[in-house]
Amino acid sequence: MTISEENYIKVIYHLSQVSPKGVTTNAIAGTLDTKASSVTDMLKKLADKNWVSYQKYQGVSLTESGLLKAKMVVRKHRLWEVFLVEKLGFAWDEVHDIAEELEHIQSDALIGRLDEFLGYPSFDPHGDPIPNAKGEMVKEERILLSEAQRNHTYRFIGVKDSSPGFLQYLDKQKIALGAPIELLEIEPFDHSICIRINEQELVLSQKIADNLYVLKHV
Amino acid sequence: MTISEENYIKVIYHLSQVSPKGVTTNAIAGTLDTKASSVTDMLKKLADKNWVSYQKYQGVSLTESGLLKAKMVVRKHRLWEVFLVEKLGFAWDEVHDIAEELEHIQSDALIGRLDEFLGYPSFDPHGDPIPNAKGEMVKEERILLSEAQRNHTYRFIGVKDSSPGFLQYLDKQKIALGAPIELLEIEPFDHSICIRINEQELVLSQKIADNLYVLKHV
DNA sequence: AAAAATATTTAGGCAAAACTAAAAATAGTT
DNA sequence: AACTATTTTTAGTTTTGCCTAAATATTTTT
Ligand SMILES: [Mn+2]
Ligand SMILES: [Mn+2]
Ligand SMILES: [Mn+2]
Ligand SMILES: [Mn+2]
Repeated sequence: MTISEENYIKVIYHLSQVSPKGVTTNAIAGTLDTKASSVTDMLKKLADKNWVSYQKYQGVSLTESGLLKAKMVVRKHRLWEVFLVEKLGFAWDEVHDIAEELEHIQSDALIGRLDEFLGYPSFDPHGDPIPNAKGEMVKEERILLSEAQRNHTYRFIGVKDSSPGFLQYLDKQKIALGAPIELLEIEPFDHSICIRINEQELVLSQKIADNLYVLKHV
Repeated sequence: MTISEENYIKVIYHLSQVSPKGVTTNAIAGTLDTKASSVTDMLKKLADKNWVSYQKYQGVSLTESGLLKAKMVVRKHRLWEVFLVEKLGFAWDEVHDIAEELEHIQSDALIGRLDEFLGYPSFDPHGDPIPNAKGEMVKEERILLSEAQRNHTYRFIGVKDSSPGFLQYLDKQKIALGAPIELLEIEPFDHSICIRINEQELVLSQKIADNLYVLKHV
């Protein structure tokens, strides 16, 4: 499997989480920053190798074996992110691009030993679950903070947007993974919310609340 | 710099250690397991980018900037090897191929932090020196055990051949990096030698002695 | 239902990095 | 010095992954 094929398979996996019926050519092109015609070329190759099922004009979805391949790339990506943060001391907003390269190193022995070295982590530094060697991963009951209810308390467990800009905003506001968040008020006019976190009150815009995952219950 | 360019530059660096006047096309092709015509193609590209000085039929040598590039690839290769052995518990004969891939990850921040994490090692698991960020490295006064003198004691500090087969042979004979070796006898007929190591006497063929580096003095 | 807008595919090409086969240069030998 | 053997380069292809421009299919709007 080439690096390019791995990148395509991974993107199709991520996009199919949002739209399970079929991933469109343009969506892939947008995510990978390539042209739609290049995507069409690659989809044919991936279909030939039986990693996706593809019908002209109808989008693609991963096959059984394609899904496992995708999960293995995601596994490698997230394990390397844990390594970079936990062992090398990188901040959570610095690791994505490096992991984007490291995820393509081909060695099952390496990733197995890395997993062991890190203590078999279940989540990466952004709260995303790490598949095990079989592709299995923890599934949490999570909702967006923008969908939460007034006067309930939640736990902040993940980000939808993991761009450096957003992560740095969270650092600045001292909103860290695992923190309890009490939803005090929802402003009807602009859907901004008022929360209590770290014993302090904070106002978040809808855009922010829309990118924070919290545990559904308690 | 592409992965292929990095591999070529690194091979030219290694070969020029042995033949400093100029590295031949065939030598490069042999090491990289490609055809001489492919090498000629690449040498033109490398010359265009000013990493080698190349004249038709006269072989190549690295320029100042090519030499630094080569040392940075070697630095990454050897640091990753230390990581694989010291942190992940790989044996010294298992790490070369993985490091061959890891050496191409592009991030100065990563390699700087990895170096720090490993405690700024000076040597890799095979006894080869690790260049620092400026390209400087320790130069030891070493000779081959086959060139050593009778009734002198040396310290085993490196291997010339670092193929898995040879490393596994050394493991089997319990010949480990850092061990003192006393040269007891040299057999004139076949140049085999008798040594004392780990309080035991051992006979080594010339081929073995020809691939072991020892400290020149004491 | 037809027209317009959007999405996708096809056709034709390009650059990188490899290859084979043939030509040219260099080195070794009589 | 001339011939031979070896090394190196050139010329012409192939594959992968990308591109632009044009054609075709699908979706949305009127
Ligand atoms: Mn990637
Ligand atoms: Mn992540
Ligand atoms: Mn390499
Ligand atoms: Mn080494």
